[in-house]
Order: sequence, then structure tokens, then C-alpha cells
Amino acid sequence: MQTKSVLLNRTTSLSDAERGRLEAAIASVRTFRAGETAVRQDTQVQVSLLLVEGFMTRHVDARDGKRHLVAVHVPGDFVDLHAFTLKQLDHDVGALTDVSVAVFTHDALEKILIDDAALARRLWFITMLDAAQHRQWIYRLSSLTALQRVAHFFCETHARLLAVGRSRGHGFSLPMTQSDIGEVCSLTNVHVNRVLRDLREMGLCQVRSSQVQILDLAGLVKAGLFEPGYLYLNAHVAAQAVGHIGESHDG
Amino acid sequence: MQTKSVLLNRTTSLSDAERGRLEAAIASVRTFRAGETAVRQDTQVQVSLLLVEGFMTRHVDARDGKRHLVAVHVPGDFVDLHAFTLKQLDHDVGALTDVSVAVFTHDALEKILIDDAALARRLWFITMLDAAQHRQWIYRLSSLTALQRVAHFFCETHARLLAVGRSRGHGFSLPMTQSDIGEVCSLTNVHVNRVLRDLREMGLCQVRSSQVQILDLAGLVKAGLFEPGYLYLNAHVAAQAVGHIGESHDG
DNA sequence: CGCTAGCTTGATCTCACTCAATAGCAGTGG
DNA sequence: CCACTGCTATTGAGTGAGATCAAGCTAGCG
Repeated sequence: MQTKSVLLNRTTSLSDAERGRLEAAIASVRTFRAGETAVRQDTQVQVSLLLVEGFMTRHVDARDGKRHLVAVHVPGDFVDLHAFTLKQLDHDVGALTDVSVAVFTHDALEKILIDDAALARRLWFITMLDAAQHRQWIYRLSSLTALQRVAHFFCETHARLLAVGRSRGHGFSLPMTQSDIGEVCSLTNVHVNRVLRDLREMGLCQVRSSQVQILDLAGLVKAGLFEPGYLYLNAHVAAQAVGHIGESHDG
Repeated sequence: MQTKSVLLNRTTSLSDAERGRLEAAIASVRTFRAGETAVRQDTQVQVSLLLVEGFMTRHVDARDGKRHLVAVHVPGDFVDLHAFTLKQLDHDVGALTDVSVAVFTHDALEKILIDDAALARRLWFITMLDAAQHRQWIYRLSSLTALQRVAHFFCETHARLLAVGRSRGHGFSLPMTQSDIGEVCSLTNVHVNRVLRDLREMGLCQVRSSQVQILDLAGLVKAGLFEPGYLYLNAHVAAQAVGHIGESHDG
């Protein structure tokens, strides 16, 4: 089953029993097209979505028409598990690319909460990882310069993709425009463009056509003051994420 | 019992049974002095703290010696419930004033998770409220000007204090220096000072000796583009928080 | 081939930072 | 009692990172 491998790849190592239990709870798999809004702010929801393939965002629309991202999701992420307890969201969930998601009804999750405390705690943990990332985004906005922010965001995304086997260390797919990156880092598209030029000229990384090519991971980590502790990765992946382990050799 | 009234005042309405269950799980009550660090980043923890009296912060120390707050806590808040699943925190927890806290062992919380799914879900919800506030802080930093940020922060804090009966609508206690407010809003103490002068001259609010006096709540809400939806307050409190209900008459 | 979305570069502007100086106030000790 | 220290608040002058405005470029696509 397609979804099986995704769950297997989660940072949060699940026991076989837990994984099976979670997969059994999938109600359906559905897709959204790039640009579609999957969940709209302030509407009542009875399901939560696990992203199987593609990239999604969570974003708030400011009153002046601008919007700001509060999360970027990669395959394996439970994008709106928090809706299980909140029931209505304070932000939109959108698809950056064509995506497919596994749908979990809240009834099914409720059943897990009642019957399987260990798995429930795992799910809770996943939502807490999310909150830890929010805190790091606050740090990024409050304490880093434009260049540091972009470098930090790239390191974070790279680390998370590493954790789910979607990067081999040399680069990764990032289907976002410079304006999108600006909405993550609170910069204008013009300034993102200048920052990317600087990163390129510094020999740290290169971005073209939705691909981030990492030229000097250790340098990028340093430039972004990136410390992956908040991602609660296993030691091996964490070391890889900061460039302390040679990249895997792939084809 | 002192703690009882605190739990009673929680935004999240608990049933009598749930409240009793939670109070029974309190292992002890302890205190910290103003300025003390209650929980330190990256250390293993086996307990979580519910703030009974006083104000606490959660903050990350940046590499350059500056620090940034990621949360301000008021009485009734479960300040580090997320440690139950994370086990070690990505930030410090500190006391702004002398505080007293109720201590819950994670063993006791584990028991609740196993035995009482409804209460467990309530606790999970509380941690999700926290995440929703993180998201709003991201919005505040990314999309608001200095004056808007400070106004927004005051509105948020006021709303939360209203919810636990610690404000009657005219003002509230905020034991923070201008530098502290700067660490919330990512501004220098100098600029916070200028913003406070502007807010005063605009007739919106007045701050002196740790007291925020609200002169025009509706105006402050407007100035801070404050929309309390993310706090998931009950309708009555929410209306009060944005100045749509006349303040209560107190002594 | 023309249209549109995204990228790139230059010129100018502005909000908030930095640096600096002064004042008020609480605590402490001679 | 006053001198001294340390912390917080206040105000002014100059600076800078990133925004804004404007124009031209590139590439995919109907």
C-alpha cells in the first residue's frame, strides 16, 4: 500500500503495531490540485489529513491582503492533526503542488485515543513537534537577518526532508516561488531575490526551478544559525542535517 | 483549596469530574522567585507545571546574548504541559514575578491518558491553544508594525486575563519592563518606549509601574488588528475582549 | 506569437535600530 | 542623612536593513 511506506518514513518511529493501527484508521485517500485550499479557516472539520505526496502550506491571510505562512509541510506530515482537538482552524491549509493526502476521521482518532494510549501519545507528540517548529519560526523572525532567515528555512526544510528520505544531502525539491519564500521569512520577493543571489555568491546554495542545490551544507547551517534540536530528529539524521556526516552516495 | 479556583477559572471549561480528577493528580505546589528559571532548555523533565499565581515566560536565548519570548503565561496556564510528550524543552521557562505552581508528574498524566480519554483530549486541547497562540505571534511579527504589535500583545494578554477573571475591562497587571515587552514584540526598549508614548497620546492606553490602564479598548483592538478567534474564548468573553460589551462594574 | 507569472536589477525611502546622554527611583552602606 | 550603584525610563541625532517603486528580462504556454 502506498501510504504504508510514508508512515514508515516518519521521523517519529512507530512500532509495527502502531503503524498498522494508524493505517487501518485511514478512511480514504484524496487529492488536491496545486493552489487549491484544502481546509479553510473557521470552518468546522471532522477529519484530519496526512500528507502522502507533494507539499502543502498553512497560512494566515492578513487584513491588508498579504498572507503569511505558518508552516510548510512535506510528505509524511500530519498537516492538520491539531484540528482533532480544535475542530476549527485559525488558518488555511493549501496545496503548493498537486498533492495526495490520507484522510482520518476524528471518530477514528477518538477511538485510538480511547483504546491505545501509546499511539495517542505519539499523535500528541506529533502536534507538539509542530508547536516546536512554530517557536523556531518566531525565533527566526525575531532574531535573524534576511539572509540568516532564508538560510535557516532551507536548513530546516532540508533536515525534515532528510528525515523522511527525500533528500540525499546535495539538495532538495522546494516547489515555492521567491514570493512564497518571502511569505515564510517575512521578506518581499525583491529582497528574497537579493538574498538568494548573496547565498549563491557565497557558495552556499543555488536555487533554480524549484530545486535547492546545496553547495556547502556546513556553511549554510552556520549562515542560518541552524540548530536542529527543536526537530527532535534521531542523532544520525541530526548529524547529517548540519553537515557533520558526509552525504550519502546516490545515483 | 487554592488551586481549585484556578482550575475553575480556566477558559477551557472542565466538568466537575474532570476538574476533580485533575486536582487529585497534583503532586505538590512549589514556588519560584522573580527572575528564577523554572525549567531549563534541553534538560530531561518528568513533571509539568500549572501556574497558580504570578506571571511566567517561555523564552529562547539567541546566540548573540539576546533572548526572545515565545510565550507569556498568566494564572491558570499549564506552562509546560508539552513537556509531557517532548520530555525536553527547546526553550527555558522563567518566572517574571514570584510565582506558585502546581506540579504534575508525567506518571500521573500518563495515568489520565490511559484512564480518561475525555480529560486527555482536554489536556491535548490546551497544548493546541498554545500552538495557536504561537501562530498568532508569527503573524504579529511578520505582518504588524511596532505600534500594532504592542497593541496586539496588550489585547491578547488582556483577553486571556479577562478569561480567568483577572481583569475587569479597565486595565490589568503586566509585570514586564519595556525591554521585556521588546522581547515579545521584537523591538528595542527604546522603540517600545516611543510606541508606548504614541499609544498614550492616541488615548488608547497608559502604562506605569507594571499596570496597563486601558483608556479605549475598542480603539486598542483596532490599532492592534486584534481578532481573538485564535484564543477559542467563549462568546461572552470574546465580545468583552474586543470592547463590544461594557466593562463590568467592580470595586 | 503574444500573454502572463516569475525573476532580476536599480533608485529611493522609511521604520526601527544604534549610540548617546539624562533623569528618576530603589536599595545599600557609610 | 547623603553618596553611590544599578536598573528602568525618556528623549535626541544619525544610521542602516529591508521596503517600495519602477523597469526590463525570461520562460512556459495557449
